[in-house]
Amino acid sequence: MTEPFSPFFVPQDDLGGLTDLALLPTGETPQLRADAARNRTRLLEVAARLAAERGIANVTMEDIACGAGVGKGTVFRRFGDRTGLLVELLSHHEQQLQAAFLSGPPPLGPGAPPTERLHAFGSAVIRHEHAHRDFYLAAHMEPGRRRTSPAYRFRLAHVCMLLREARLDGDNELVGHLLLGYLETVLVDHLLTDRAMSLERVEAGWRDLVDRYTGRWSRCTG
Amino acid sequence: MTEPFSPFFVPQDDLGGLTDLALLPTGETPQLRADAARNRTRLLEVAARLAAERGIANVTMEDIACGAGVGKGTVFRRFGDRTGLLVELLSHHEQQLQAAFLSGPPPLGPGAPPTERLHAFGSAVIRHEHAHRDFYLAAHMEPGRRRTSPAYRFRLAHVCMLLREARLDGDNELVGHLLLGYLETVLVDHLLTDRAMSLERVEAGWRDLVDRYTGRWSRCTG
DNA sequence: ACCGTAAGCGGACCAGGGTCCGATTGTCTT
DNA sequence: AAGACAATCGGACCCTGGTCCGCTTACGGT
Repeated sequence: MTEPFSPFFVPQDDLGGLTDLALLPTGETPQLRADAARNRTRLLEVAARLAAERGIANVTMEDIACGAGVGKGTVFRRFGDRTGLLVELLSHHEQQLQAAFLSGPPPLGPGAPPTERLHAFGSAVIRHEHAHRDFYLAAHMEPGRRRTSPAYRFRLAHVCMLLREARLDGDNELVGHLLLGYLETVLVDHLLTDRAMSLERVEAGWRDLVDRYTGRWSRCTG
Repeated sequence: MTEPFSPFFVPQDDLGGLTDLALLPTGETPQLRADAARNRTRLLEVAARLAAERGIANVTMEDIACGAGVGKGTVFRRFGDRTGLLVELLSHHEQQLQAAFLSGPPPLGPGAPPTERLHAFGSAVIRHEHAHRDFYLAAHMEPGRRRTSPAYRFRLAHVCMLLREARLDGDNELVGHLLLGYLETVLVDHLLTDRAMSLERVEAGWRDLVDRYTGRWSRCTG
């Protein structure tokens, strides 16, 4: 983690049709003062270290402030609240995912047919979130904000784009939300952990879902 | 609300295949002492009243304890935590829903073909949760517990039963979770409120989803 | 009626997230 | 270099959910 803490990549165009989705915060990082920038970095470094040591659930905001040698007010000024801090901690990983979708090799990146890309998207998200599941679970505490976060919007725009490529008609925004709902960290974790399902089974469910929405199926009886 | 606070109805059999689902708390209500029962009722009444007056989000646990003339410890002893109290507050409404599915008139209740019942199920849940959405949103604060609550399990078992009636094969438990994911209060509320979709549109999405999973479609190309 | 016991009670106490505001410090202008 | 100004800092403070434990009380048995 040499330079892990840059802001999210967010799509600048609306990726087609979903115009409202484009009100994403543009560049962010509106010129922090030197000391503020230094503190920001220190705080994230300390947070990452403490999380690695004892698990993010056992790290309080005060721990982080204290470890970085600043006051608690500074932490909340910078990140808004705990969720905001966690989201920024995850941004590094999110960017890796986003890069893979945008410009990585097929079938995840461009070049493969859209259905293949959707299949790969699901597997990638499931595995990615499972690998960092304590972070994602901690960051999802407030369910209301999930769907307005840049990361969610990015995924939605991406899925909707692939859906548009793969099928002729249909309510793509609705279907996009539905698909992302299947990939929700809490759901996948529940299936894998509490219900003891295998990763393969959950991934098979995803492929089946994608197939049912991407024109490989047709109506046969009324 | 004369006698609103009885425990959830929970299915006693596993409704087929989902054996683990049957570890539902059986009868509950294990003989409270007279004073405890009285306090329990008073607490729920006070909570309901205060929630009606100022919205559940503006009612603290101490308000409730105080309004019922008991100590805070009593509240937590009885309900475990805030979520537990909210769940019991919702149990009255949940029971109405459950009764409608189990024994109400078709197409929601028995008698209609399973696909019709699934269609009706979605509309009923969407409208029901939307009508009480502040409660459901408040109760869903802790996303990890959602899927282990009796109410969720009941809905899952019901949906799985209808799926088994409607289709020959497939991973019904997975599909059940997927379907319920679409009905999630936070998602529906986001679509209706933040994304300004119409109820009809969200319901149409549900019917489409159900149709794609209940054998009215078949694979046409590999 | 009496008693032993387990259940219930209550309010002091704690922790951790989030707010506030006077003091401080970087930065820009002249 | 000095001054003005806004951004930042920090830690005391508040709120609320949740815990603890010594005291009280209902209730079944005799």
